[in-house]
Amino acid sequence: MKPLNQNTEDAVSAIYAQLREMAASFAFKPGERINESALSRALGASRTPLREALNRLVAEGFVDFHAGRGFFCRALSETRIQHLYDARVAIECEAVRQATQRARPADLDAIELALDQSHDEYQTCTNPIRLMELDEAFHMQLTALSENAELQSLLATIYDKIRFVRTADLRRLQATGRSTTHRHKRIIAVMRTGDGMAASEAMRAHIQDRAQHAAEAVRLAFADIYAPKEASE
Amino acid sequence: MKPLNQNTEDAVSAIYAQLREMAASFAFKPGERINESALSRALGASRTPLREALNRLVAEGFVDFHAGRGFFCRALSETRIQHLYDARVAIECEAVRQATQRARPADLDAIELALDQSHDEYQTCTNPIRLMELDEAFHMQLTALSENAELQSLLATIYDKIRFVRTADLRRLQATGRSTTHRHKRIIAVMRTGDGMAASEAMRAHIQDRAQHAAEAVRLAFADIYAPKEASE
DNA sequence: AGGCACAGCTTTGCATGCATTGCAAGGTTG
DNA sequence: CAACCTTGCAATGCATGCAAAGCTGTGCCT
Repeated sequence: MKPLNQNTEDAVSAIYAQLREMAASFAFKPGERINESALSRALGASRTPLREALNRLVAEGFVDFHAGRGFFCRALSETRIQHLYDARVAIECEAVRQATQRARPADLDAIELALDQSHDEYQTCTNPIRLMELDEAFHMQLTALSENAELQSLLATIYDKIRFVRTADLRRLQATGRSTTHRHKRIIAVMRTGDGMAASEAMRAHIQDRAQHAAEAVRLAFADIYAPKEASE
Repeated sequence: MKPLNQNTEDAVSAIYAQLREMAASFAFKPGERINESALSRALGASRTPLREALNRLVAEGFVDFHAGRGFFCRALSETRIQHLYDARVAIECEAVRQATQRARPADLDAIELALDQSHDEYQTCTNPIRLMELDEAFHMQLTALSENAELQSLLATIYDKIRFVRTADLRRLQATGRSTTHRHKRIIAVMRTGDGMAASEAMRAHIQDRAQHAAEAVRLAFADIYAPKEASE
């Protein structure tokens, strides 16, 4: 059995990956119309594969599509951010509950080791993007222990949507000299007791704590960088 | 002010809606390759809008795309069904928790009334599709009380994916002469106490009870209707 | 007999083009 | 002067066509 040409990525998938990264890093202004011709030129492809990729983003909620008018970057209202954080709570709490039942001590050791190893970098890191990657890695690793591909992919999509917000939040958190490492270690500790419910509640408290701050961070960040016309939707 | 042409649905959205319905009702055999030319002819459109719609389904996980080989109906392994049910638990439990806090008594009255009104139809209905619609309506109404659009859309996608399985399950449930109405009413009753945690646990128990039976139902249904080549993925 | 290679046919991948529609600027009228 | 209509441009919507890649069936070789 040959590996086929899995390596020869097709244009649509390549464009999709680029667009998703652009969307996650807010290369498009919220509410802004996306010009297909210009974007296809910028990406070195034609409009057909670009539109196919954009339709994937529509299904994922990164982009809105209005018949006859085209594609628009989806605005992130404060309400929607709250909804996304609640969805995140739903998925991560269930994932950690499952993970508590499934995970072997060695799995938890591995995650805790990763936390310890990144702790120094966490303290000294000045790049908020990297900060966010470290934080996100913990949550994704933990969710992976649930061994549920659906939960993992749902969570990955949510993280892509709130990444901008979380970056702003973590930047402010670090500015206060604190880190999330010890909070993460506490969650692992609860998981070791084998009480899935308690672990789930610990995760809930952790995320909702950040949601509070994120709501404030986004207000500042939005004012700073963009002027999102409060989408009437 | 004209209504614009919001009513004039564009071809891509129309095709997408049809495809999603076809996918939910398993008009494509699991693992089967989707022939673009034939399908576009059948739908009365050309391949371009069809491919755009298919790319939305790719993002939602209904369809797999392999570069150079085309689109394939995604197979539903037993493992994946379990994962989807767990994802459903995650979302519905959080939604019911939020709903318990938000919902006014009148909201719960409305849902309970709908349950009572459909109870007779539930008992006498012989169409499993209709049976499933009634059951699904309750869960979606309840989730809507969370007032979280993200949770609602995630749940709708999951329901579309497991609809076939649930239809088989509910058919068998009804054959035993029982219904889910009283289970649903019990969940509402717990919500009235205002204890979100308890309501969440009641919902969890309800779904996981059905998940047990669904796993068995799918084994039978798969054997009956399709011969899904256990996708090596 | 089994497997490999090649040829042809089918299907996908994507660029292009044209019709249609939205959008905006300028002109006209009350 | 403001509101409405008109007209031109630009961008979308989608069908089509061609090149490239996959699939299949046949015949040859081992």
